[in-house]
This record gives sequence, C-alpha cells and structure tokens, in this order.
Amino acid sequence: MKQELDKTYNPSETEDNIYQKWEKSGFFNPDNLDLPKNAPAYTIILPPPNITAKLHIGHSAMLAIEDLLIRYRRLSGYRTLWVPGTDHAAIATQGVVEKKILKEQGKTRHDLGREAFLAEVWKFVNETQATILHQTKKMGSSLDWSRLAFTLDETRQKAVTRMFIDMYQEEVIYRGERIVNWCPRCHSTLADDEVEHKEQVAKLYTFKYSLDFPIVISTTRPETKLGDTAVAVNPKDERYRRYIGKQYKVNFCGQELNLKIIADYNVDLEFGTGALGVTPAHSAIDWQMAQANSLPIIKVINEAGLIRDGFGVYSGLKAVEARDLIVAKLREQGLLEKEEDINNNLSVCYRCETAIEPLPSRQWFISVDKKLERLGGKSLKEKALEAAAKKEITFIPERFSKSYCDWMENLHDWCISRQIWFGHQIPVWYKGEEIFVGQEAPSGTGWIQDPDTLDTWFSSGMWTFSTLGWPDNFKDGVKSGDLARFHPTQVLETGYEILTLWISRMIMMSFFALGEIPFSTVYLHGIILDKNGKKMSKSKGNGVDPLEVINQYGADAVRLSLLMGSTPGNDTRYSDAKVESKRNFVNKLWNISRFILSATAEKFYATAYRTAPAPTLADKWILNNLAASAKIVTEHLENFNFSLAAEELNEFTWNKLADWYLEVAKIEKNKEEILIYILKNVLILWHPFIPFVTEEIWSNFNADLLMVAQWPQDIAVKTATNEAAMVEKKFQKIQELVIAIRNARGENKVEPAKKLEAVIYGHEDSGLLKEQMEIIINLKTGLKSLEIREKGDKIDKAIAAVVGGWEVYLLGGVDKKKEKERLLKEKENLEKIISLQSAKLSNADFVGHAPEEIVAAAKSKLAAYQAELEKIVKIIQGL
RNA sequence: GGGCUCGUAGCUCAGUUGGUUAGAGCGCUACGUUGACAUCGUAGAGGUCACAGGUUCGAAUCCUGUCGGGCCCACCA
Repeated sequence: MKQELDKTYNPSETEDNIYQKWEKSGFFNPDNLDLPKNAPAYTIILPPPNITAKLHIGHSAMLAIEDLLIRYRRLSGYRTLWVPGTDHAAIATQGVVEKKILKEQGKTRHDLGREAFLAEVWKFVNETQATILHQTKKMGSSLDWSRLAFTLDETRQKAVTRMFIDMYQEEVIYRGERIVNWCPRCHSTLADDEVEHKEQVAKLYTFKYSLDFPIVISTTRPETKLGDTAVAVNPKDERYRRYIGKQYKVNFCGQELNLKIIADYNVDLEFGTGALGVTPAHSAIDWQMAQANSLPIIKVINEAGLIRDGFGVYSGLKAVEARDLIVAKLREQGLLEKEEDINNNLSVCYRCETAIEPLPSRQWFISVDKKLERLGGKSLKEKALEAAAKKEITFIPERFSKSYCDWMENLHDWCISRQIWFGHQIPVWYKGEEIFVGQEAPSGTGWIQDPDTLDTWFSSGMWTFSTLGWPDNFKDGVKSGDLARFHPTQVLETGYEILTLWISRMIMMSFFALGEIPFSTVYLHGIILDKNGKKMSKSKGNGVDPLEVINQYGADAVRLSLLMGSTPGNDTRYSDAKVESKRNFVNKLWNISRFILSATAEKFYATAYRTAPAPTLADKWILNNLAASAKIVTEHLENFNFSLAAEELNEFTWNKLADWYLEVAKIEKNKEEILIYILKNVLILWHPFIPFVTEEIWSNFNADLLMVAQWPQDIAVKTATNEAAMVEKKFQKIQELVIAIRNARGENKVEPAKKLEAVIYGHEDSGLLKEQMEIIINLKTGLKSLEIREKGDKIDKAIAAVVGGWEVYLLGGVDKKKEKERLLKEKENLEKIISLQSAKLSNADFVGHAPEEIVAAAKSKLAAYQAELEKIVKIIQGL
C-alpha cells in the first residue's frame, strides 16, 4: 500500500526498528548470506573496547568506519564477517573496581580476598558490557552477534592457556630476573608503556662516598647508593681514565661498599660530575651495565618501597626517609659538595601516579629474539619486521609503517606477568622447587598455582584468531572452520595510539600460532578532540556521550559527521554544528525520496536498478553523472578515502539530482522508471555511510532488505563516452544560461512580480532543443513569458547575458546606461583573460611540455573568450 | 636528544603520484520561498595556501631552512 512519507525524517522513531529488522534477517552472520561458494571473504575483527567504561565518541568513529567498510563489502558480494567483542583490560578494570569498593564499602581487595574481589569485578564487568553492547548497536553496527567474544571468557581462557603452554614448550616464554617497573602501591609490575613521565623539580646531590674515594658523583637518589657496586665513567673522559678498572672499598654512611670503576658510553660527560654510581638493582640502565661488567647485584629496596634488612639504621625506613638521613650524614661528614634543583622526569604509575620503583624481580617473559624452527629459524621480531618490509601488511597512512618498524627494532623481551588478580591466571604450578606448566594442577598434593595473571595484551594479541576458533580449528598446521574461512583478516582498524601496544603484539602472536599475518591492512584513525582541540577526558569533563548525540540528531548524522572531513591518522575536532549539518543532509535525502515516491505510481517500484531506462537529454545527463559518481565513490572506498567518497556522493545527490534533475522532472513527463532507478542506486551508494535512513526509505518501496542489495560498481553508462561529454556540455550551457539570467535580473533590480519577458537567441551549433531550454529556464528562473528566436532576427533591447552560443535579452527593466557600463567592464576583463591566455599559449615551453589535452583545452578556451569578446563589442556598439 | 605531524576563507577541514581560474560545510551579506525539503532555495563577499629560499615551462603539492601548534619515543644517573 502506497504511503506518503512524513515531511521530516525522524531517526529516533525508526532506528531501533530498522536495527531489529537487520538482526532478525540474520544477514550480519555471513553463513546466512546467499552467496556463491567461491565468494571472497572480508573480515574485520572489532578492536574490543575496554569494559572499564561506556563508549565515547572515539569508539563511535571506529564503529562508523568499520561498519562502512563492512557494509560496502557486503553490498559488493563478499562473505562479510565483523566479529564483536570486549576486552577485560586487566589492570585498568581491577583499578576501577578497587576504587569503587573502597568508596562504597571502604575496603581494599586484600580485605575481600581474591575470590570475593573477583566476584565484584565480574559483577561490574557484566553491567558495563551490557551498556557497551547497547551503545554499539545504536550506532547501526552490522556485527555478527552470534560470534560475540570476551577476552576473558571460557573459550578465550582455553586459547590463552594453550598459547602459554605452546610458547613455554618452545622456550619463547621463560622465567627470568629483570629490572621491572614496580608500582609499590598497586603491588604490580608495569609494562614500559604503562609508565608515565611527570616533570618535576628534584634535588641533585653531588658528593663523595667517602673521603678516601677519588671520584665525586651526583645522584637524585642517595638512598639507593647503599647498593652501589661500581662507578661508571665515559671511556672518553680524560678526567677519570686512569681510574678505570680499579677496585675500591669504601664506607658509605656506615655501609661497606665494593666499587669497581667501569667505562660505559652511556655515561654523559656533561651531566653532573660525569661519573655515575651504579646501582644494578634499582635502575634499568645500571642493570644493563651490571650485566655487561658482571657486577654483583645488591637489592636495597623491597616491594613495599622500604629499605631491606641488612642496611643498619636505614632498614625498614621508607626510601625518602632514608634519603634524608643519608644526606644529613653526608653533610655532617663534609662529603656533600653540592645540592641543586634540577628538572627531571619522574616515572609514575599511569593509574595511581605513584612513583615507580625499578626493582629486580622474577617474572615471565616472551622472548622476541629467540630463533624458532616453526618460523624458518627466524624470531618473532624478525617475522614481524619482515611482514611490514615485504608489504604483507600495509599501513594507512603509510607513515605509521615507519613508527611500527622503529619501535619493533628496539623491542626488548616482553614481560607478561602482572601481580594482579583480574585476568588470565598464569597456568604454572609450583611445589617447592618443582614447576609444572599446564591447564590443571598435576596429580598429587601441594601444588600451588602462580598467583600472577597475564598482561592484558597477551590475550588481546591473540584476538584475530582466538575469536575464530583457534586452537580447536587448527590441527597439524591445517586451519579449519572459521579460521580457514576468515583468517588472515582483511583490515584491522583502530586508533594510532595503540599501534605499538596492540598491533605489534597481534602480529607476533599470529606468526607464532599460525605462521601467518593476522591482517593485511592496518587502517589507523586519529583521535576525536573536543571543539577546542583538546583531548577528551573524564577528568576534564569535555567528553561527548554518543547516545546523547544520537538521540538528538540520529545515528546516521553522527556517523556521517565522523566520516566526512577527516583523513586517516589525523585528529579531528568534534562539533555539534557538523553533526547538525549532516542531519540536514539526511533530511534532504529523505525529502528527495519523498518527492520521487510521491511522483511515482506504485507499479514502477519494481523497476530494476541494474539497467537504466532510455533517456532524454536531461536523463542522459543525470545517468552519466550517476554512473560516473558510482565509479568514483567505489574507487575512493577501495582506497579508504571515505571523506572524498561521501563528498562525491553529496555533490551528486544534492547539487545534481536535487537541484537540477528533480526540477526538470517536475516538467518533463514519463520519468517514473528513471526516477526509481536513480533513487535505488543512490540509496545503495549511501547505505554504508547512513544505513538507517536509506534502509527506511528503501523499505517503503521494496520488499527485500537494502543491506543485501547489489553495489552499482558497474552500472551501464548507456551513452558512449564522447556522447556523454557532449551531453554534459549541453547541460552545462543550460545551467550557465539560467544562472546568467538570474544574475541579470538581480543586477537590474527587477521585481520578480513583474514576470519578466526574455528573448533568447540560439546559436546554430549549440545543439540545444528549444523545448528543453524553455522547460528548464522557465522553471529555474521564474521567467514565464519566454521567447526563443532564431539567430538573425533583430531586436533593439539591451542584452542581459551572453553564455556560450546564447544571448539573453530581457524585455523589461533594463537600464541602458548601466548595462553599457557593465558590459565595458566585462569587456575589459575578457581582454585581460585573453592576453593572459595568449601569453600562455605562445610560451613554447608550455606547448612543448604540458600534456596535449591541456594545451588543447587552453586553445579552445581562448577561442571561446575571443568569440564572446566579439559579441560583446558588437552589443556595446548597438547600445 | 631522536622521530612524526600540522599551519589553506571568520571557524572546522578537503585538496591522492606537480597541470586550466585552490574547494566544501558552517558562519556572514543580499534576495527569495504558493506542494519534495526553512532541517529549504538563489546569488555574493571572503584566500600572498605560515614565512624565506630552491627545483620546474608550471608549486598549496617536491627539496632546504626559519617560525609557530600538536603528538610519540628515549634519557635525565
């Protein structure tokens, strides 16, 4: 039953219904798509949002881009899969819940105990997860919910455990002692990238260990000097060269130290005294020096940030207290030479901002350098670098390939154990000195599981294949099921800020598990800043809630505003005004459709959208433009130029279809088939960008779903190329003429009510039909009384406009004097342009070097200008 | 210290291997709007493409340098 559409589009009334319709259809799941057996797969695994909080507008941008890619491919006949999921975000989540129970119950996690605390975390996780999934659906995301995953669900736990065991057996995972970033408050290690640097003013103390020690050193942390085992100097430093290799016994504030003088290029000659006390246990760089020089390691500070036993009066003190005491003692002994303020960067925990204490500790590591048989004798690092170098994985924009490689080359072994409770517990069991690695404890009593959990990136690093059924779908090196059909995936789309954190890990994990890349293209989007160009953050309160914006403007408008006017890898600013303008466009499209459907009888609704009906001039023009635009849009989408694709479509839809063709269609008859044809194609082309409104309009005249229609990548251009060009030229002339008439009318300040008359002289080779001229000009200018005469007839009225081969005379309200002035000015302009153009053409280099078609264009342009000039000169003489 | 990035209209941004007169949206000005759309239409104003050199017949685009914004990494003993 034919129904008139509402005057304005109301997103909030339709979006939920449309989404339900999509879900019910089952087409989010590629298994339900009606496709030939050999249809190529197109897979994107959604970067799982952290379940620490609800989604922000940045997530919306991610969803908009990925859904665009997915919908475009689905329409293009791919076996399209987009897998949803969420990330347990171990440390971050535990931190949020710890804060929550401290606030609500006044308890710490230790008060609750591991089991009760984890129950609290899971409660929180389930609530947030529901919110996130709801928000994701509101954006219109065509995710296959039947494959929903969580980085810590049962399936993923199995996969993670298996990965750990495999890596342990290949000795990629090992247990070792290392300097780690230790947060004394969180009681956990932090990865290097979880450490933040805070600028501060620190005291730099310059002193001697004892009176009989020859070298003066500087430090900001005198308390750690209790564990010094060497003094390092730069080998180039003349001042200290003679000491290198010597051993000294000193008494430093009551502590006996054995100090060796070593040479190391890491020592900066300029800083302090150019000599550095080496404390292997409490500085990463000192640890390296200690390894290189086989120095003993003395631990001074414990996990609680207190001085350990065995350091006399200092034992049990906080590090800062010990520092004061030592400084006082040095001063008392006259050893302290200088005390000055310096700027330095304090390493702090990214969560609680507690100062990091570098400590040696037994942790689990993944070796990135171990050569592996399964990788043809190459290491994970080498394979990961090779993938980028050989362009097996390409980056968009390309510059991130360099960042990735730089980072990868400097990568050290990855510490994967964390001293927190929420996460994948390490599948290692201890009984005294015995150690067992496996899913379950071995038989026998007394086995205790390692209390630590895995770094959250361990499980998210496996995301492309743990979501596709690994390890069950991988036996004896052969993939099966989803893994065979969808891995490697096509695109990994995410923010550039986790290029190193996540992407690098996924690549290494995939090589280890499957020997292949996880994805072939990495598309990186920028950050959405607030309207002042500042990062959005909870503490600043400048975040934008996607649901609120969707409620106000509709999901389509939000999507389009995030997709347009932005380029990969570059940050963009969010503004309501932009969303509003996109909402206006959505409404425009709605009204275009409303007009077409109301002007079309129901029996035409079935018109095929794959073949174009036979056209008149204006029809040919719009069809050529549709075909050309479809081609350009497709190219832009293939090249990830979403913004340009949308701009092209916008230009076609608004400026060509609505502004010109629909106006023609109001006069010319029998356009129903062609209108439906165009509308269907326009809706398909727009669907990946604005799925809701397009599907809603489509449902008014189609029984099937738009989301599985056929992309017009090769719609026939009925006219030959040269004919298309001619059509375009003719139509352009009409457009120019119309605009000229409007201008003339405006300049002559003629009241529209006067219903101007005009006489238009046709040029013999303009190739336009009088009737076509009449229709369009009449319509677009409001000139009701229009007369078109053959050239040669004389008329003594003032000329208003000259366009191409056409002269327009307005029969009323023309001031001859004014007109002459105007024409003289135009003449002057033309002469200027002509002289410029001739100069250009007479330039031998231009003709010799510029492409032929540009030279030809310049020539014809010049000819056109000259013709027009002649005409104007003639008219001026007549005035 | 190393690296990346940006500087184009009042604002937010496009501009894809250098090529006719540099674009869009918003804002602004003027005019208009009786049946697709005021979430609208028509027209207009507004740009030394940060600056200075260079390469080229030709530069917003490539090179060098300067200034200014942003980001990342490392180090800060």
